[in-house]
Amino acid sequence: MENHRLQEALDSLKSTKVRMTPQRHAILEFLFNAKTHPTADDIYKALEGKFPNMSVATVYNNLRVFKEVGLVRELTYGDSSSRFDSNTSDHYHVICEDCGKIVDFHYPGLDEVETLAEHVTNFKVKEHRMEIYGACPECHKLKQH
Amino acid sequence: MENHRLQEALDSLKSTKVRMTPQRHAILEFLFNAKTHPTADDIYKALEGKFPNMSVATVYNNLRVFKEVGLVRELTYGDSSSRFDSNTSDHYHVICEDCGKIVDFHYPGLDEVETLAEHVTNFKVKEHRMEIYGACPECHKLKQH
DNA sequence: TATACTAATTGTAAAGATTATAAAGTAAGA
DNA sequence: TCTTACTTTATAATCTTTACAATTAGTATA
Ligand SMILES: [Mn+2]
Ligand SMILES: [Mn+2]
Ligand SMILES: [Zn+2]
Ligand SMILES: [Zn+2]
Repeated sequence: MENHRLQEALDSLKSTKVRMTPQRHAILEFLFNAKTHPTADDIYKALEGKFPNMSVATVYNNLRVFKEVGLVRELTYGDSSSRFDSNTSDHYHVICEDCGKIVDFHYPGLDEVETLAEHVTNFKVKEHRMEIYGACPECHKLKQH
Repeated sequence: MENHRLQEALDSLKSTKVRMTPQRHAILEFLFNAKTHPTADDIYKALEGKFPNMSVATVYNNLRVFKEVGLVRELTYGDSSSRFDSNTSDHYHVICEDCGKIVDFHYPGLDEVETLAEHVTNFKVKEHRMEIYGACPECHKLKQH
C-alpha cells in the first residue's frame, strides 16, 4: 500500500541518470515509511545495522539527490539539525516546543498573503513557509501537574 | 528619535539584575540602530574597531541575554547563521533567495490558522512563524537580462 | 559474460556556527 | 573603598554539514 509511493519514487529515479544502490534504496525506503520527520543522523543510525560500513556522507549525499529531484523536502528548524519529509505535497507543521514532536497540518489559504507581500514589497514571490509552535497534548497535560 | 527605543531597552535591563558594560551597550545600540537583520558575526565585525579585544563569545552571551528579556528576536533560517531583530513587534519577513535581503512585512491575520491548528491537533498553540521567499526587485530585474 | 565508463560510497579531514570552560576583569551596591 | 557576583576574554570543544581523494560498484555496451 505505502510501497506504491516508494515504487513511484524508484521509477522516477530510474528515469534519470541516478543509479540505484543498496544504500540509496534503503535510505529512500526508510524515508518513505517514516511516520516522523527524521534527521540525517536518525537515518544513519536506523540503517547502521543493515549497513555497518555506510558513511554519514552517503546519507547526506543521497538526501541532496532526493531533494534535487523533488522526492523529499528539507525542514530547517533553527537549532540543531535539518529534518526530512518524504511528503512533498503542500502541508504545514505543528511543532511541540517541549518534546520536539512534529505533526502534519493541512490548511488551504495563505495565497493571499503571498499576493499582498508581492504588492507591498515588489518582490517576485515564489513560496512561503509557516510553522505553528506550542505544546502537544501529552506535554501540555504534564505541565498541569 | 530612535534612541527612545534604545533608552527603554536600557531601562528595562537596569530594572533587572543585568549589569551594563561598554560591550553590552554597544551591541544593544548597534542592534537598535540596524536597518538590516544582522548575524552575530555582523555585530562582531561591526564593533571590532571600537572593541579590538572583544570576544565573539561576548556577542553570543549578550544576544542570549537580550533574547531572554525579550529585547531581541532570533531569526533562524535553515542554512548558515541566525539573524537578530530588535523589532519584537509582530511582523513577518520577505526574503530574497538570491541576495539574502530581508524585508519586514506586516500582515494582520493568521490568528485563525492558530485556532484551527489547535482544534485539529489538540496542541496548546503558543505562536507561529511565517516567511515569504522570492526574488527582490533588484535581483529579479537582473534575471530578465 | 566481460569490458569500460562513470557515478557512488567510504573514510577522513575541514569548515562553520555555536557553546563550554576557567581565569581575569569589572559593575554596582554596601 | 570593599566586596561580590556578574561579565569578559581566550581558547578548546562540540555539532552539523561539506569537501576531497581513493576505492568500489552500477549499468550500458560489445
Ligand atoms: Mn510533514
Ligand atoms: Mn524584522
Ligand atoms: Zn510534546
Ligand atoms: Zn535580492
